[in-house]
Amino acid sequence: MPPGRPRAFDPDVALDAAMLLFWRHGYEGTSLAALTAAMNINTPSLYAAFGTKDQLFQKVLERYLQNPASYLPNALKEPTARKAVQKLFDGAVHMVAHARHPDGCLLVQGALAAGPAAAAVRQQLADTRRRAQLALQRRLERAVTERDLPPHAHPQKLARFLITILWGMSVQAAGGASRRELDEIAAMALESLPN
Amino acid sequence: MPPGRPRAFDPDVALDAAMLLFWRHGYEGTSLAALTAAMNINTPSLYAAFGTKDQLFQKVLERYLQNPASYLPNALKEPTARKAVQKLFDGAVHMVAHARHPDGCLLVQGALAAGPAAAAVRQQLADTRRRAQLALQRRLERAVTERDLPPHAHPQKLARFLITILWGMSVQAAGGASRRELDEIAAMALESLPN
DNA sequence: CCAATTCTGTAACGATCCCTAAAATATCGT
DNA sequence: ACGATATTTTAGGGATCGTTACAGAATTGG
Repeated sequence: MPPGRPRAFDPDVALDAAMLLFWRHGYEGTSLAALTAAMNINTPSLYAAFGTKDQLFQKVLERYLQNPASYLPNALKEPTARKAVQKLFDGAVHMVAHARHPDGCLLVQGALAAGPAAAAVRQQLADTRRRAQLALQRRLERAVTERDLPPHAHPQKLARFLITILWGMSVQAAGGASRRELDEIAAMALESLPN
Repeated sequence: MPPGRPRAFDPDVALDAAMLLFWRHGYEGTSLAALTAAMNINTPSLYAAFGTKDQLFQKVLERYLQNPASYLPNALKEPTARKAVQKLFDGAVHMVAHARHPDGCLLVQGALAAGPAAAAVRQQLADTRRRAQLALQRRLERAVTERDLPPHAHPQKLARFLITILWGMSVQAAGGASRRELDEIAAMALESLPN
């Protein structure tokens, strides 16, 4: 154990509490007072451990991608494009339906539109969304070269379309869509895959 | 002309300026200081003419639905379901592509996730989104009774799916999607209509 | 010209925003 | 036990938040 007074909190537990707040109320809608209350730490402890609000959000985002949003890279490992997309949407619905999770996706709810103070966070989320789309595109391109998808399939347009539906489902979830409704949307999205 | 000192500004012009700000930066991301600066009026004038920030947003929302978002009810007046949906997505893309308009749809960008202070606005936008979806659903139901859509078509699921794509396009626009990309998404959405 | 009315401009209110300085506390190695 | 180190607690700073009081300015009808 390093010298000095030991931490009275688990950084990962505190980070999870912060993630839930940012996820539910967005970056701008989450105050530091609300964060410290949910994380059960005082403001200086937060700053010592995680830095400013921006930097805390960055750490939350990294954790989000690794922990609840890992369904995306995992789904792309499926052997066929159809199974990959199926698992992708199943994973998304499963994540949102998780009782303890807020509605929607942090990449969308975090900061879709924001004021000047949150412009950096907003841009970072947009970049992350684009990376997700690109990952799906690469997987579909691979499927074409593997004769898994027909040669006339258009991976870029297809990935863009499917990811658009995914973000749209996040908006629907924010509006209170039920799991059954999200499942039916996902099923219809699957039908846009060429045979 | 009523007695008293006349207004030095046009309420509709001021409302348009407020709409652009709310649209671009969201409800929480738009401060009253930014509003008064863009509207070229002082704070007491704003409160006298439009009430509190919530009430101003409500008036902006009404104006948004009448002025740039009227493409939705207009599209539903088309004689066939296919033409209606086509005009719906064309109108959406056209609105977003308008140079002076922010990216996306105010119903999505306005307050998708928000803090406690903006909970009412958030709920109001969710309700408005749901009404839009219901309007499309009613139009598709009419198309089924008119033998315009096949009897096995499912208006509720179909409307939900198409509107999900529409909200997803708003997220894509917020991420910097080009008009061409949005057009291609719209074209793929049209293919989900049954023959 | 005057009273009544309504808007405008200046100023400021309390609350909350994000962030930090300083002192007290708890562990380390010696 | 003691200095060194790192965290906690308490307290508050400067800025901005949404909102409003108040006095001056511009119009009305008489």
